[in-house]
Amino acid sequence: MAQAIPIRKNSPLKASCHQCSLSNLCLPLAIEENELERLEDIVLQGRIFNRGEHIFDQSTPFRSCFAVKSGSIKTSIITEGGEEQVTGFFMPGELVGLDSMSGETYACTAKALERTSVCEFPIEKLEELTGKMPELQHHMYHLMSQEIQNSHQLAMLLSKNTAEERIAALLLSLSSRFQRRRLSPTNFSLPMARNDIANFLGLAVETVSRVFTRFQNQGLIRARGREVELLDVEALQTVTREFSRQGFQ
Amino acid sequence: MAQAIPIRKNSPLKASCHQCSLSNLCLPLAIEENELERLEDIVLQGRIFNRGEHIFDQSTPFRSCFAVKSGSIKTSIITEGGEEQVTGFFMPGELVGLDSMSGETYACTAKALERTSVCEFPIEKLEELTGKMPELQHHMYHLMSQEIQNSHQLAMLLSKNTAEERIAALLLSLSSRFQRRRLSPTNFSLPMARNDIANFLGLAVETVSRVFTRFQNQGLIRARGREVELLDVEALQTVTREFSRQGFQ
DNA sequence: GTACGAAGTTGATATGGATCAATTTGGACG
DNA sequence: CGTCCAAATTGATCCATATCAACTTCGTAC
Repeated sequence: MAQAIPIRKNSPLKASCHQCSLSNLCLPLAIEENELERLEDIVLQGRIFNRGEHIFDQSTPFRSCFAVKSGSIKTSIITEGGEEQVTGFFMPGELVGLDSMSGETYACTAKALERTSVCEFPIEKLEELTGKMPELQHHMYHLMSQEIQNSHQLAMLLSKNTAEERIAALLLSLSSRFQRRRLSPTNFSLPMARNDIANFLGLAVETVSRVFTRFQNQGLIRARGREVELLDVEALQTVTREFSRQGFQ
Repeated sequence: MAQAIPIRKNSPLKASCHQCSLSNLCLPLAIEENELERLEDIVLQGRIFNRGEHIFDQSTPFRSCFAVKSGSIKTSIITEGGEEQVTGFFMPGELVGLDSMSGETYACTAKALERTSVCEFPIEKLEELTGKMPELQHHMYHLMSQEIQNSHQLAMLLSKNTAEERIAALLLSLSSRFQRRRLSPTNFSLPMARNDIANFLGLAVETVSRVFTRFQNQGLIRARGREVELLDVEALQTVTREFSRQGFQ
């Protein structure tokens, strides 16, 4: 079966960050063009995960950080009681696993929300490389610090804001992240289920659903299933008024 | 006035991490004895802040991270609306400012909760040093990663746990941090006001107050003002049952 | 010691969102 | 193309905690 699909036989497995469209978002961002190959030397590029597959599992040995190349990832912690807490959503260009660099094992589980391609950075090699490349080290600090801030913003959202404010903030966060990738900031498809949104934002699914319809009735958004259109970004920003305007990721 | 207090005139201002009792908690933890002086070369030791004084202010130029030597620090974010969100409490041996390494300015304000002494690590020198010392770099990654995890734990606490569970978790967190310093884990003085606890945990002050008295009536703690005695640690741990047992900091 | 403002406690009431329950929609698969 | 199960929506009720209000305690200054 199958017509002959051109397979790049003997194609070098060596990564090509040079050609990656995300090089201005990902780790290469910090590196001079001529040093890029040092990063390419350590990265394992292009592993594919289908929807629902785990990139790594909480409590298994920590080996690598992963950059999302395409698709999207959800990270979550499972408590002893078996409860899940979604800790983040990761889009192309973003680095997953930074919260695991303090132990021998992964601190959370990372799951592909759709068919997802990732680049793997073995942590030992990455650390070795950042030791030699001050800019790359600086960028790692930057990313980790950013993640701390994001998490603080989330904590703030959870402790001080209403359901509407939380959801508006999430929509705006996604919007700006799509925009960074030069995709439409007002017309996109949510990679995650309502359930994940609810869990992430500390709400019940029913509440998320109700807020979506309320926003829709107010003409702020148009939503059918996972397809979302932001009709009034200004108004959404106003909803988050009491809250730090810049969103949380 | 004053009998002659022996002042170490001409005492070198150079720090002595060697002699610091916190060297097993602080950055020196990662370093071989014989390399310690490289850290001592860059640290500015022993700056004192009185209760209420700011170690640094949100939005001012980011220059340094600070290790708490004695006393304690509260970090908080001020939103545009002027609302405060407490993002953390820092005790001796802990490093403040890691959330600011992604920008030109401090991401939060750090305030001394009591008379507090800190060691200052100018960020440029620190980055330069971690570039040369793999163990120190690894330790920085470790600390930052830890802070991400802490923040995730806090987010979880805020989104999934009751007032009682949150407060029990905070008390146990403080307890274990006192224990690390070889102080009593059951008998200590809270460095922060009820207000700060409430803000940090996303509760109203009144709720914090009520839970304290409830815990007291149940014989779990004895509290008078800021003096706290944990009478039944087991029971407190049970209160946090549904929640990650290890606390959040 | 006394005065005064800040911090903490206690009580009464209101409410946003959880929970429970029922229904509808949607997507995967035979 | 219908079947089946998961996801999403909608409605009704309940509850933990916020809010409002009054009072007490504490710490500091005079």
